[in-house]
Amino acid sequence: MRILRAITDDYIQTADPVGSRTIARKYALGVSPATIRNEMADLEELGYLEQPHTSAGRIPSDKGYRFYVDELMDPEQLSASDAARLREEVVAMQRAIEQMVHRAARLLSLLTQYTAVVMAPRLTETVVKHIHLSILDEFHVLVVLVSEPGFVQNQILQTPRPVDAAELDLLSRRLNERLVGTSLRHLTRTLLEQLRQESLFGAFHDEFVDLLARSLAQSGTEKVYLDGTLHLFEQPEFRDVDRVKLLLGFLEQDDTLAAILFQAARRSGVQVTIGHEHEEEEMQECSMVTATYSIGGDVIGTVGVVGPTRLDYAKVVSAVGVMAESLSEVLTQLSGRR
Amino acid sequence: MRILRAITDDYIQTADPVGSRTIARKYALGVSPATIRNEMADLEELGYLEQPHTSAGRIPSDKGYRFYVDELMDPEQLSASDAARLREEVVAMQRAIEQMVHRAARLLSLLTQYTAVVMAPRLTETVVKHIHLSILDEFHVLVVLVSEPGFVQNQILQTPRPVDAAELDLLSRRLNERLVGTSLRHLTRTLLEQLRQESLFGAFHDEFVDLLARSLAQSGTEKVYLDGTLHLFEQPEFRDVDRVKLLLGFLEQDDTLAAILFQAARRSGVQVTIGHEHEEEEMQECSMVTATYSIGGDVIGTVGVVGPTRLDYAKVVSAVGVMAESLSEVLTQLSGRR
DNA sequence: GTTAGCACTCCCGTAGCCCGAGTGCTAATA
DNA sequence: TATTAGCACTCGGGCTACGGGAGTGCTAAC
Repeated sequence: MRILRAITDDYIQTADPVGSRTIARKYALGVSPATIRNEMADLEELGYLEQPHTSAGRIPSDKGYRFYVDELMDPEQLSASDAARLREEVVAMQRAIEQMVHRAARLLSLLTQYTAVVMAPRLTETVVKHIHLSILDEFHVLVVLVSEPGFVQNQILQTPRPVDAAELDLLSRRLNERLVGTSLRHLTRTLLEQLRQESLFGAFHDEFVDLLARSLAQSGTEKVYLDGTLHLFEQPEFRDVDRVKLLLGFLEQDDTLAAILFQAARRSGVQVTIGHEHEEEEMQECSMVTATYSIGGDVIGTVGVVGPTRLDYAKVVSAVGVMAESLSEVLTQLSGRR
Repeated sequence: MRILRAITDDYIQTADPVGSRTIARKYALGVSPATIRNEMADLEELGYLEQPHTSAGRIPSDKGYRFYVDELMDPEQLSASDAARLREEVVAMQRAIEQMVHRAARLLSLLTQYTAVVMAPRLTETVVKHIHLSILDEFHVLVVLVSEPGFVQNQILQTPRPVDAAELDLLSRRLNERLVGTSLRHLTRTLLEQLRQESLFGAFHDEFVDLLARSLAQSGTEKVYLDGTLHLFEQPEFRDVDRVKLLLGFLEQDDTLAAILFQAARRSGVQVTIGHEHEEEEMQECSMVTATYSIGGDVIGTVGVVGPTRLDYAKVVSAVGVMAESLSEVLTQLSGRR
């Protein structure tokens, strides 16, 4: 195990297949290269190591990395000062909440020197605070929706017939009266009921409320942000343009990436997915470290880091963990729930 | 001139230095390779062509491209159907105005097969329609600002002392009463005057309005979106990872890119900047095609395309032009000015 | 002014070669 | 029995040499 740890540590640092002599020299294990060679042969047979070719050094296999992550690595490599700095920066991000996810991604990629991935909050579960309806022209209404910790969504509705300003105003007031404390998901249902029960303004009202309800129901689509894609290029395993292209092309498909992050978010805590543990072929040369962030215990999004399987797991696991915690803290506090 | 045009066209298509025989065979100029060779030698002496090395074909120099763009190219290469499709898609983007710039970038990169760049609207000049102030917790106020064609900005203010809900409400109402038809820039001034003249609620009011004014004044920072960065990799001139890294790193610095786009926006119409015409070293292997979009004549942003100097200028110039026009049309219409 | 012919140049891809790092095995040692 | 030293063997990467091909520029003829 000490040898496996040494090999993994060294390979993570250098990206060169590591040989017995190197280990013997750099890591004071108290045994000779020959012994290490014997052990390495055993480790390979057990599936923890691989040899790119005969007479090259060994590199960890996915199984090797898995064991390293679960048992061997020293998980507290993020320095206290870095962690503190991260927390500070997250707290300082409060100026505009939508930008928080952007900034979180940027910060994470800066800190880890890998590509960062963030899934923006799913707003269907958050509590709606305020709805503002505003006329653009006679066939377009702007809907601005403010949900609990201060998220702002907006969209334009195309109305079937000219909008009456007074009616819209009245509708807006009624909506705001009722929505206090309900989730967006719940709101769309309430709206529909309202429509049936109190059809106050005739046909226009009906149609418009219906439109609004449908529009709001759709608005919960996941948004994903990438940052630090450049760091991919710094990895020797991505010296090949075609490989980067394949991976980046995959990561930039928002929906598939969202699906992956969504799946990773099913278990709480920091999650590590290594190489072929990914179902998607494009990701099988990569590892991903993710963690969920939440408001008062309700999971609302995911942050993560993507890199080669030769990832600095210790550092990244720590950084991602701290980031998710900090985000959760700030959001929870801002939302007033403690 | 016919020879220069043929060489440029061919090089744009194939990315291979083009020789006299190729021209003679593929383009029916009615002259033999030998004649073409003589002319090519002259064109090189005049600075329109370059030779990567003796016994390679010729490629256009920056000066050659410039002449091609200004005099030779056939500017109407975007098919009528493509142009129509682009217009349609822009019109269909009206659902959420902030996403328009994103989508515009995506659409442009899809259509041209190059990397697209979009600078989001500068909102300081647009007319403010509505301000909404909302309490998050006792020290945080959410400000949502809706400006003319339906742009929504929001930010969180950290107040120096606990916020009083009634005061905030009153302030909000007063603000909304006054802001009709004023630009954001004008609004910040009006606010400050208001502060001086009618200090109604004592110290809190003063401080808060001041904070709000300063915050709004800052909010006009440029936002830039990239899309289709992957297309860079498809260009043979960017087979080299280091080169891509350099360029992408440069493009992803929002502020410098914004500065370039800003500068390009100083002249109206479609603007072409070729290779060393750029001041920035990182861009000197690239060309950029930009155009401004506007609301009722007021320029509010820039769209553009970035690629190697071997750019399909005819197609890109046309696409960028149509895109800028379509955006302007839709935004102008939506804002009610005709 | 245009063209054919020809010698010359230079890049690029291929093949062959050497070197070095690393292994696995065997025999010796504690 | 575990560890170590020694040694033959392997294999990939980098270097060099080489030939082919595309293209040029020049000269002379039309």
